[in-house]
Amino acid sequence: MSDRSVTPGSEASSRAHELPRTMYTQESRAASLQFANGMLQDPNSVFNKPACYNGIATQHFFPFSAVGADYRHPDIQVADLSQARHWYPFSTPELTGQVAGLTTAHQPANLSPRIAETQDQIKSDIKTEKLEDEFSPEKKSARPPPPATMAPGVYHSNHWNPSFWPGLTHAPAPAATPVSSSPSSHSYPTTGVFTTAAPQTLLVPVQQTPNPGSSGSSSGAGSEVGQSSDSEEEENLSTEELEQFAKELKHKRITLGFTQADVGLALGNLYGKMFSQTTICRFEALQLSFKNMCKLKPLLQRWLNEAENTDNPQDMYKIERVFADTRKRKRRTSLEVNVRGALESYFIKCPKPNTQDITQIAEDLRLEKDVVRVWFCNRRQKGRRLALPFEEEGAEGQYFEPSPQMPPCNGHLQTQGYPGTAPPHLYLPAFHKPEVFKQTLPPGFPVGLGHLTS
DNA sequence: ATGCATGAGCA
DNA sequence: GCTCATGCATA
Repeated sequence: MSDRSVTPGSEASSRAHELPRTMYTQESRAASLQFANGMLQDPNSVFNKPACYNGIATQHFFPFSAVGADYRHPDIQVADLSQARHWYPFSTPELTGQVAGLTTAHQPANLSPRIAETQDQIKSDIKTEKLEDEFSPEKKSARPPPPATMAPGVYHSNHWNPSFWPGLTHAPAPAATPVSSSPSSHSYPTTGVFTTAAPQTLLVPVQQTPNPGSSGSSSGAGSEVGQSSDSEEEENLSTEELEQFAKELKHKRITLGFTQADVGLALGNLYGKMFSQTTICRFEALQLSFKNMCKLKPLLQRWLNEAENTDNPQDMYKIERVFADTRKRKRRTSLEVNVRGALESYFIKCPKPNTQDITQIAEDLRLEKDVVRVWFCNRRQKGRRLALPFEEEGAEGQYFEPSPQMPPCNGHLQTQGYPGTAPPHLYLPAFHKPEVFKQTLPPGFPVGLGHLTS
């Protein structure tokens, strides 16, 4: 059971990112730091200030790079299941409380080192209560532009561009998308606390106050992200617009010296809903669903406006050190190279295995069923995401030809017979780029798919 | 930057 | 049980 998965540290690092190393390290490195108990991602990302970015490595989406590069040395496998099991559904209340209290004001040192380093401003980093209104629940509610959520219009699927994420024919979200549940889906009880109720001390240089809520400078651009009116882009976002905006965002962000994490945090400060470096990263890389892109764009647009117009960019990143909820999550499973290859193989045969299939696969690969299930879920999601909306890169075309159309799962994974259940419709949509298959089986892929292999 | 995980919402 | 949005953890 354990021999198949390895714990984090054991993975060999043999990734080949296309992105310029410099850039890559700068952001992600910092992004990996975490607080002792908070588990907050990239809290210190601020330390890294992109010195100079001339060439905004517009990272295009290369199907294989990522996936393929993901295979790591098979030999380095350290089964460490003992740890893998250690995780708790919930965090300790006390901790949460503490964390909550740990906001900017309390640890200024860690908050904006970057500025300090590069702009000698840290000293004058005045912490004011400025955004109070932004955070105090009461006020928040009263606030005109309920930022956290997107206006229904945001999701207008009508604007869905077929050319965008080709396979994503999904969710022609009804004009009036359930905003309620939409973006804020993640307000975990614990998390929410921080974003809204936490001490709102922000590093806000007095005068600046780009406070968006208060018709800040950019407000004009689009303050009411959430509210209906907010005319703005969401309405007619086209693939091109998004693509361009993403690039613009990245470019300017970097130019202004912000990390993706900064932006994510800033959004929290500005609009009440923060995002992780991951999300910002994916946005810039256009790796989110069209709908999601549309949803986030206005927020980022606003942030960008603020960031550009503000005198002191530092203001923009008054970091509200929001601590992620402290719930323990299952330790991340790190699958062996060959195991992954096997999963890919299965995926090709059947991207949507049923419970039995999953059980079977889990047995074969000696993995937990849940791990297998999640893997498939993520794999499918990835497939959708990587629909490669923005071709051009010219790199993909050659990789794969007509994706090996997948035969119905039934025939393949089934070991003792399918329950006659509706044959899972082929998953891989036409849009699915070779990416999926290219890296299917690593070179020395040993795994014996045995019976599952037709 | 991305793999694995979580959780809300839905069918 | 899936999709979707999102993020922690890690390469």
